[in-house]
Amino acid sequence: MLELAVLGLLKDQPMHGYQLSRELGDQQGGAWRVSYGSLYPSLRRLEKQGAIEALPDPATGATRGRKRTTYRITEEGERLFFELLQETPHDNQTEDQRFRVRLAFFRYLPPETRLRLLERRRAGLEERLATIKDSMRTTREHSDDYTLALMQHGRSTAESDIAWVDGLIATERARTGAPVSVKRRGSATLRRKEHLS
Amino acid sequence: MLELAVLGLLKDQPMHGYQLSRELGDQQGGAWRVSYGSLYPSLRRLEKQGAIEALPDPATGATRGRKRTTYRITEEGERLFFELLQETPHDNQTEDQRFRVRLAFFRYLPPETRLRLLERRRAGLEERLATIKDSMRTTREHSDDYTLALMQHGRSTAESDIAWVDGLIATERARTGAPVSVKRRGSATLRRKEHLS
DNA sequence: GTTAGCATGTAAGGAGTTACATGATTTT
DNA sequence: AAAATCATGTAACTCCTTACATGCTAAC
Repeated sequence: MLELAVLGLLKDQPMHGYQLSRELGDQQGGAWRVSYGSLYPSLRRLEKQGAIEALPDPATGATRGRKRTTYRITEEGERLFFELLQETPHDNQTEDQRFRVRLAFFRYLPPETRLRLLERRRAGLEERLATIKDSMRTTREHSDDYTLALMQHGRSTAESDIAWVDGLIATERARTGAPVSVKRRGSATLRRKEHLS
Repeated sequence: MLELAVLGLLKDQPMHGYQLSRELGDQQGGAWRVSYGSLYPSLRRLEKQGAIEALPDPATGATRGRKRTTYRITEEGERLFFELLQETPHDNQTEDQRFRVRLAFFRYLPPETRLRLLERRRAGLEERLATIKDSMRTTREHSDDYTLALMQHGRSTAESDIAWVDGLIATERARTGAPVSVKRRGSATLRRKEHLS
């Protein structure tokens, strides 16, 4: 998941580790603040695989400045990116997180693939909802207030998530037929610098 | 987290591994279907620590029936349970899941502790919401539709979660003063058997 | 000149997963 | 008697975290 995020962010523009960590935190609304102990080894692995490469420092000309290493994505990295973006692991545990990361890079996918992923997500949520409803049926009478609250909240969350995904699907369908254009007006980092100046 | 769940379920009644797995799935509305490769080693560890012990098989009298091993919680296990239930790891990654597991065993905690945990949860959600809002402010102009949708959904989810927790806090406050009584009218497993008969 | 933030990294370990393997019991 | 489900377990692995360690640079 981290590798997908790194590749997706580098696809947008070259960055160094620290910056990747901040962008990722922003993108996921602080829901996933990755640790450096995870990020830097990941960058090493990706570099060894040839998915990313160190960018020469514009000042010194060396690829490994004494201070920081800026990476850019390679052709192989692009290939890997699309592979990871479409992979199907129905890991109940991290499914929500994974979907969020995927969605953040949806603009790189063709509309049909987007729709496929959205429908798959919808199905997963629907299944969860069914399980909850089933749980509520069989457990109704012998639960305490907290377990009950837990289930009701799980149910309404699942329902609202489904409604949200339905909205995304509808928007996507409306776009299909007409040529696709996802708004994209510049990069986060540059804008931020503009802000500061 | 798994150990907390196991101890909490066994506190209610003795069970074997397979049964624990199903109860846990039910309790968490299918959001966490634990794998056996994780559950059985966990039971072993807990037994070695003296937190649980194998129950003699009513048929054979042996603690290790050829078919299944039923465990019960020990005094040490009870101690461990309360320790795990109150521990504070602000692991952004699994925080939601952890809170759900905690809430499922709230009936075992005194009202003041419940309130403390609820307020802590509220603070965590509030912080997340603040991060998202901040992200939306600084990123507004240069995001694509999907990133925007992601943030808006994250925001409304956080807000509705906070409202939910507020409801739980209010209920808890209303209960305080008057003697606490959490409804609890029997066990899931027994009820299920009654159903079948 | 010292505090705060930038920037990178390593070592150890936690908490789970998948895939595999086995056999008993119940249902069709 | 075949298929489904109950029941337990191991080995290898994934993916991430915490804690620690280091040094540079900017701001006060």
